[in-house]
Amino acid sequence: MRPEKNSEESKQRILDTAKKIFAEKGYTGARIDHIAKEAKVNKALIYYYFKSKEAILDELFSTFFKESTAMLLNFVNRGGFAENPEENKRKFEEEYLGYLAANRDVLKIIFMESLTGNSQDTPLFRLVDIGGNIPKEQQQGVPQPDETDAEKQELVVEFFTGIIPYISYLMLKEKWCGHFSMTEPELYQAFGIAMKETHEQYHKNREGKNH
Amino acid sequence: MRPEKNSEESKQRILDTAKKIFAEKGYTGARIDHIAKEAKVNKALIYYYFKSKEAILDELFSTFFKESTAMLLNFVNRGGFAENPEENKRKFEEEYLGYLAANRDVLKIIFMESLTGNSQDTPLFRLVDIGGNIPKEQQQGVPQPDETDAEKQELVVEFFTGIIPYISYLMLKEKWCGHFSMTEPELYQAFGIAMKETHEQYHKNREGKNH
Amino acid sequence: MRPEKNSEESKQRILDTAKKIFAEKGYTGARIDHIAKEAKVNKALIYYYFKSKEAILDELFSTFFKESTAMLLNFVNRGGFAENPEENKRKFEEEYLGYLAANRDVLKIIFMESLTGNSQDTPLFRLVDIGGNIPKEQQQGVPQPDETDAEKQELVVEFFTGIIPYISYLMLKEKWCGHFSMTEPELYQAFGIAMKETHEQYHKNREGKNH
Amino acid sequence: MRPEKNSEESKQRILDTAKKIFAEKGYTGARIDHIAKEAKVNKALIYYYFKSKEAILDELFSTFFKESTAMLLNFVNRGGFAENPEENKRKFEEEYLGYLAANRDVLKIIFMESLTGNSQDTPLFRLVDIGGNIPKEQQQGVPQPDETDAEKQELVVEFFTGIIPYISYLMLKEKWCGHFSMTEPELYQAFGIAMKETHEQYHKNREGKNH
DNA sequence: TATGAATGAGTGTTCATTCAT
DNA sequence: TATGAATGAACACTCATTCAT
Repeated sequence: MRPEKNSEESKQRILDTAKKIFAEKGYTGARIDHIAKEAKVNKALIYYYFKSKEAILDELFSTFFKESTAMLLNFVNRGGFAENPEENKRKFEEEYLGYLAANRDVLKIIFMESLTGNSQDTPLFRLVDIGGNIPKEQQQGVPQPDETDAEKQELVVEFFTGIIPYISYLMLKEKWCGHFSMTEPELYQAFGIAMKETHEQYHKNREGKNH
Repeated sequence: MRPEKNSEESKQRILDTAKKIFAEKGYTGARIDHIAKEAKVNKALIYYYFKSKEAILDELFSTFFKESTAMLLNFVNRGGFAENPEENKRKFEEEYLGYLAANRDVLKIIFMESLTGNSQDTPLFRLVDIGGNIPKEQQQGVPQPDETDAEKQELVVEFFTGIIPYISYLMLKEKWCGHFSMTEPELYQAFGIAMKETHEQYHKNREGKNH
Repeated sequence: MRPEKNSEESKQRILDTAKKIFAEKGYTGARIDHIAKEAKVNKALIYYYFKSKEAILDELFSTFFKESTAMLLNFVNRGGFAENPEENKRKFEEEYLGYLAANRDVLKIIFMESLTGNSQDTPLFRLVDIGGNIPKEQQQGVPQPDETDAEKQELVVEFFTGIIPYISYLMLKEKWCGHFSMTEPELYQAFGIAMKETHEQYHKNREGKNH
Repeated sequence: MRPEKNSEESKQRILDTAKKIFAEKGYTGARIDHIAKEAKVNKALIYYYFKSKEAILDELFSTFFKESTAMLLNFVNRGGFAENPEENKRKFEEEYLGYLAANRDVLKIIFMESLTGNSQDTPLFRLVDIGGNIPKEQQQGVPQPDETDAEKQELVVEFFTGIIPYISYLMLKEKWCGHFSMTEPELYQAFGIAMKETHEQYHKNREGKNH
């Protein structure tokens, strides 16, 4: 078996290239021709693997959300924050935020698609359940319809002052550094401080109150 | 006899409709036909007023930034924070944030265009100079190349934990309310609390240190 | 007003060319590019006038059926067969069969589309009501659901031994003449005799019985 | 071990499926993918057995005409109408019309292909020699160039008022019954009467004259 | 100012066909 | 015999833009 032209490899190359180009130009702005060329496959081959342009997007999204959920579930099953919460939380965040960082292109696409009226749902909100309030007790990924006001408040804080800034940071860091003459490590540090002095402050205050 | 029809009015209607549709579908996703139809003008008339699709976008942006800047300059000229800073700051924020809220469609377009690689510059960053750190001494809108680290840090905080959450709130509020069963006033209040307990906390702490 | 590039003219040219090419290649086999080229219009112009390829077909059909029906109605209103039936019938047939002959391309398309499973309905059958049994008293174009067996029998005779042979003759005459070394007038005469000795015989016998 | 699979069976399945789908959608409208799927064979296997899409059509046609001719020749060899003509004729017609009925799909394809300008020849006319005037003396399938006018007239009658109605009946019977609320046996009987009172009338009259 | 008509260059998608195994 | 992967050439349809009036 020569590793020359492999089936799954082609499909993956299409998926990877599409991810990159969707992130660069937006879903609407991305061109199948361009994806084919950059992935070094025949344009028709894309339609051999995917029903349509949108089907590529769907697969990108579903893979991302599947992995995200799996990651979280795996963590919860490993014990969650039951014991050694401090340590575990840092470990999880490291893992999860790292995963998000590695998937900034998908996040960018998700963000853009959430802004346009094209998609019915707002895929961005699906992140709330995963990254937002970490499970107290094995909560479902689906938004509880009967959440208390306090829980709603927490969702809002988590999303708008935690998730959104982080994703924005991931999406814009290169452009920021180019524009404001900073190196990526510098920005990384500055952003870390920013979060510590704003969003994390909120968590600390909450903990204080709860004790 | 007057020149037949409503000359300037047509142009404005085109601009308004384009703004709305660009915000809905994204610049790439928006169609000139669609804009013409919704603005109730002939498609060719759009090309009488604007050189190209991109020229509409440009005018939208430049108008927005001109107004933003004018607003700020006007405020500075009125005395800025020199006296009665507390009061003045609230007044300014009220005004300025109100202006942003009224222009959420343009903000949405700016945000989207800042994410795609299409535009050379990142129009979103131009907001930093206006809304971020209010002028110490009549600073230019252009990023100072020799800003100190402390200033850079402040920019980062202001942008990622102040501007970005606010704009995101403006862009997503309807979808959020639809998805999480909240009313807009509820979300407005929750978001206000969120900002108070995170971003504003940072300002309070800074003030404390500076005294 | 120069007669150069006229709106309605272009549309008509598209329609005429499409009719010709649909008849030659079949609806599926016809190519929009080909139609555009032969009609000497830009391909996009076709979509300026017609929503889709199918819309062209629809207009072709509806025009034909509208005209057919109008012709019949007009004839009925002019007195039908009330007086001087012999004479009137010949006049009508001359007119109507002439109209069909002039529209052999549409008939060909109708026939082909009636054979493929593509179209839900069978446009060919719509001819039955018009050309088949000529109105006794202002009958509706729609097939009566409660027709007697005798009427059904008549429909069958009219369609399969009257309409079908005539349409087939119209559709195949050139090919027949080329293949069997006949001139068109020769075939015309032979076909006339054929109909006289078969289909018309039936009518004569019926008349005889009814008296 | 046998050569793996059902070799000839696959080919036949392809042929049968192609016949069905060509008849349903027309040759141009039929898709190789569709045929492959419905025949439950790999698309490439079709190209193992057939040089091209058209080659399938060719095989379908040539098989049909070979069988038709064989049937006729066989009949002639068995004595033709020499003795007991009445009886023999009925037997032959029963057999032959039955064969046509069993091959209505091929007939449909032949009809459609005869209408489009795609095929050079008009396969439909090849039926004339077989089903039309039964051989006086072992005539060739090719049209005699020096046929008398009387013979030409007979061909015309036979084709346009005999073959065409019968084939049309075969092609349209389901649709007719669906549209005009008749059962197939009802239509069968009505069509039989129609032919008796038109086409067969012609033969009777001819016989009368010849005696 | 305003418009109906027209167009070149795409744009996602499909098709018959071939290749490598 | 059989197949999954791959491809060039269409294919219907769209888009921003221009022209003539």
